[in-house]
Amino acid sequence: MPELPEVEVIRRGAHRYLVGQRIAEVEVLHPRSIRWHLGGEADFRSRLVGEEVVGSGRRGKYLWFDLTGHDKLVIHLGMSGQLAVRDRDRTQRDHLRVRLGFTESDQQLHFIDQRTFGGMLVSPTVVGAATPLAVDRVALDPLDPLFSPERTAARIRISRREIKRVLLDQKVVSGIGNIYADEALWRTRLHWARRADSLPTRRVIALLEQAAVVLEESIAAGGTSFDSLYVNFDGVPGYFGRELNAYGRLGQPCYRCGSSIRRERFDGRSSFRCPRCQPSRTVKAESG
DNA sequence: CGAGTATCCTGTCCGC
DNA sequence: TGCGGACAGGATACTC
Repeated sequence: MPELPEVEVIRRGAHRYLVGQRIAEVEVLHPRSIRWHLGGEADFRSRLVGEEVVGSGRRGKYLWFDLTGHDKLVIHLGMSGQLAVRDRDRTQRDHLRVRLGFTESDQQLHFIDQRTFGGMLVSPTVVGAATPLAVDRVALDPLDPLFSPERTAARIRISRREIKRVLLDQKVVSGIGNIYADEALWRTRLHWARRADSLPTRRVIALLEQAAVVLEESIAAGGTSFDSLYVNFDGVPGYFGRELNAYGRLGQPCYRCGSSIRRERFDGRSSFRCPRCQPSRTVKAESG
């Protein structure tokens, strides 16, 4: 579910609450939610208890909280993960999977995850490195200060795969999921099935630049919420859904040309595009 | 390396 | 009202 903007909105909210808190207790209510923590539940707990949260970070769809030592608490929200601060004596358990209590607070951090595709782990960090080891194989995302559209475009253009598949490959560029892939493709008038190696460099760079723009605009709007599975840290939905041009707009007019937006099956999921603006082959010589 | 497929889960919605 | 199937923001692990 959550892509980069939703993860970033949640990180910012959680950062405000968590920094300065010292972890006093950790309860894992569903073992699957820490399956990526190879040391198991006891190790997960012991690495967290006593640690103070001193900062936070994010790469792509992974977020983490910096701890006093060399470890970081890494979280991936999967399709349905949420973070929230709730009273420790709350009785309603809905899909509560993990909760953290703090030394000087009656509130707890709750990791809620209906489908349990997400998870948490404690990951060591190499001294001097900005990111925990657990995410070191994740590519830079388009909003990272070190991200280079030129370098990533060069990497993309050696692939024979469809452009959307490459855009969704977190080892090539991270943070982009199904929604924002469709949005970036719409903005650059590209068909999702275009082979990456058939695209001129400038079009791939434009695609990455538009991806960065749409991600930033979505963050500013609080992310995209289709249902209650995505809300920000304070339980408030994002309203970027109103600004989507392609995703979810089956049968509705393209805002650029009026054609009816299509939905197509690709890689087991839905892709939305404008049949006129995003044809399978370039119709005529493009201007510019 | 990459294409294709299956899998992990729970819930909602739609058609019959 | 019930039931089966499709579908949902993601990632990984297989086979070939």
